[in-house]
Amino acid sequence: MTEATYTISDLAREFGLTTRAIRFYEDQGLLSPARAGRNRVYGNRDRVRLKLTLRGKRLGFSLSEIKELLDMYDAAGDEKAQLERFLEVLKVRRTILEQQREDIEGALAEIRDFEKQCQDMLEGRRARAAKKPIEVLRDLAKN
Amino acid sequence: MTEATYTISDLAREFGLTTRAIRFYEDQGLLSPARAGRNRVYGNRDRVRLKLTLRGKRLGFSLSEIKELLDMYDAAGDEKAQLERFLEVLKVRRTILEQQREDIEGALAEIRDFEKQCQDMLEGRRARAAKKPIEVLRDLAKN
DNA sequence: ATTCTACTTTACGTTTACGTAAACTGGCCC
DNA sequence: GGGCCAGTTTACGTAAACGTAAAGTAGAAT
Repeated sequence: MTEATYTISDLAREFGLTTRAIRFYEDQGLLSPARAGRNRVYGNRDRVRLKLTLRGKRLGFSLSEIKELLDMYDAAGDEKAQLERFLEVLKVRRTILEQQREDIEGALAEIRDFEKQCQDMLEGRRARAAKKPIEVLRDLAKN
Repeated sequence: MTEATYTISDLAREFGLTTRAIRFYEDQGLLSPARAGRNRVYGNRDRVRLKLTLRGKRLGFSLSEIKELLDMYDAAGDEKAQLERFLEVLKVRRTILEQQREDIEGALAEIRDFEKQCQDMLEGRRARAAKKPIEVLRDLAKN
């Protein structure tokens, strides 16, 4: 079976990218397609690497981190060491993501507080003497 | 009681910022301290605005969004309308944060999968014929 | 032969929130 | 009158991930 090949536009369509993005990934060393004259010809290996690149992005890796990971496979070293290194990296990333989740939870809690304060002010507005904006500001900052 | 005043360094220390950051906020229209000659003199109003600015940042607002919100208070309009507008903005932000949280949850799920796959491969490694890196790559991309 | 489409390269632009350097000023201490 | 600290302005630099011209080429279709 002869290897499937793809043009840059094929991959762009398939993955919902612009060709510019794909060339950019090449500049960053993530892809290295063959050439037919001046034109890029992508094989299955390239497609897999692109797929993994996008997966890495979803996981919050930077392109340079993704490059490192991809390069780990090209350097034909001890496979076990590779997997262990890989697990390490994943763990670090997971920790970062968990931290981000906590940050967001905190922000959400704060925003809910804020919303509640605003609603309280809206409802109690007529009951109390009207406050000037600057005083509202102070209220909101008082926490 | 005469208003408390602060130097730029006072505020930098109090809020853990650099003076550069505080001047930058001024450039962006978030602060407008008085002057004593060339030097900036911050009053309580400035301090409150700075505090709100940092709070806004924690909530994920950009500086220009924060400026808009702060300016809402300066434009002495209908206070009720202001609060309602404010609630709107908060809701939008909350939606964004909830989306981000979901994205992160998704990434975490994916990463846990990934970790599991790697561990399976590590454990079953000796049991099966050794695979070449490129084949491992294919495995990982197969999802 | 001309037009069209897809592709190419080079290189500057964008966004956000500051960092950093340079060069200067003003006041206080001794 | 020298040093030092805190402050000032101007302005270029940084990071990430592309976007966006500009200008050209190869190959196919008409």
